[in-house]
Amino acid sequence: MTDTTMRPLGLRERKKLKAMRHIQEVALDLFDRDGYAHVTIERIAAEAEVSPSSIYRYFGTKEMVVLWDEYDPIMLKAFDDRLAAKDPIAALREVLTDVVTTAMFEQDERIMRRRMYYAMEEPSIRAAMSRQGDDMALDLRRTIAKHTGRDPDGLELRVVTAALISAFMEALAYWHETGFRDSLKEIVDGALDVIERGLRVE
Amino acid sequence: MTDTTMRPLGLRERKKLKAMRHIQEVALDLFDRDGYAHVTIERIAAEAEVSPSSIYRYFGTKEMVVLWDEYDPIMLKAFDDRLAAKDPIAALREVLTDVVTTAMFEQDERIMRRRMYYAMEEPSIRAAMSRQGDDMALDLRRTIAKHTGRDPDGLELRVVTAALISAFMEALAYWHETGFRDSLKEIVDGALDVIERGLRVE
DNA sequence: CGGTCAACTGACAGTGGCTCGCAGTTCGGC
DNA sequence: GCCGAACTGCGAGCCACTGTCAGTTGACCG
Repeated sequence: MTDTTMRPLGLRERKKLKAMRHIQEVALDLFDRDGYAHVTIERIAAEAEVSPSSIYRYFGTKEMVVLWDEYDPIMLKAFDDRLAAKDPIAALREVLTDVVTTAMFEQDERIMRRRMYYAMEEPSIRAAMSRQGDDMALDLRRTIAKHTGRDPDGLELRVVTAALISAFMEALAYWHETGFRDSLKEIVDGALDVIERGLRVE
Repeated sequence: MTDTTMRPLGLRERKKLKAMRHIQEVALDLFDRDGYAHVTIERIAAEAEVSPSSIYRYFGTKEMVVLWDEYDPIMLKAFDDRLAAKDPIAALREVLTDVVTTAMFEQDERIMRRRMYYAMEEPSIRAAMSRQGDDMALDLRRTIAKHTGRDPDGLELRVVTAALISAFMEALAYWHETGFRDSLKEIVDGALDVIERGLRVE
């Protein structure tokens, strides 16, 4: 489990965060210019004036340079907070709509959309995102289990959690595919409706 | 789209299939002995008495050496056939339970389980499987759209399809995690029940 | 405020997955 | 049998990623 405490953030951590944001933006510029596959980590490092080693230490993999953001732990905490008062689905709906659509965009929506492009179009990045989704699903299951006393590894909770997350992913994909026409909040709400009410395809 | 015709299979294709099965089995042996990460393609090639180039030509990536099998096109065709008479969910349930649990095991269940182990425990392989799932979801959506006249890229069909596939994946994960104790058919049936009836976690 | 230690950074060498082009071989149809 | 197409092995090369080590910098404590 990663550290989720909210202490004021020392100079070291602030520098690191600033560097990561800078590297990500530089990388996106290069990707837009030359295509994801044609840009090497070495080149990103040179352009961002850090060493390649640092990029790997910060992000771990090339895909995570695109996928990384600061919201996952925030979302999980927001979910945990709401679970005390609400049932899991209502809580997750709130987090996914309200929290995500506000927190995610308060910084820079344009960067968000550019990242989304690669997350959808570049197969290796999409795969990495699925993996992130798996991790998130595990955290979610554990959190729900903690609050309701259910078995975190039981079949039912597994299926429910996976369905909710994949619905969210499909909402993102749909949002991107339709050129960000509708508001993400409405799409996510619609997607959650579909699975919540059960499947009817007649 | 790949070729799904069922013509008798020439000598060339039979040789290739036999080689692929052989390489996969040799690779699984080496993985079991030394661990997935510690076995190089070069070593698999030497052990299986083919060139590394051939392995890449056959499987494309190292992960696909584990994931590859001959059933995906069969499943899709079985699904397409059933869709004429049944509604999509019933058809998919039949394919996933009957067809999969019989066709998948008629060849060699032990190999199936060994592959499952790596598909679940090795993160890179799990990621590749998610990607396969995405492809399958696209095919499924197109097939359903063809039979029902729905929009293959609409939000609702996207969510339904993704939920069904992720339920199947979770069933596989659960099956593996519980040591293959229960029959896969029953688990898959149970997982499909959960999403079909809609989500209730109270 | 100065010293100490832990954490971070950059440089470097190495591994191996994967690609590409080429020359030789083998199967399939006429 | 014979021709063209598909397949195979070989070799060179790219680059994502890892581990190590020496040097530096922020954090903490007296």
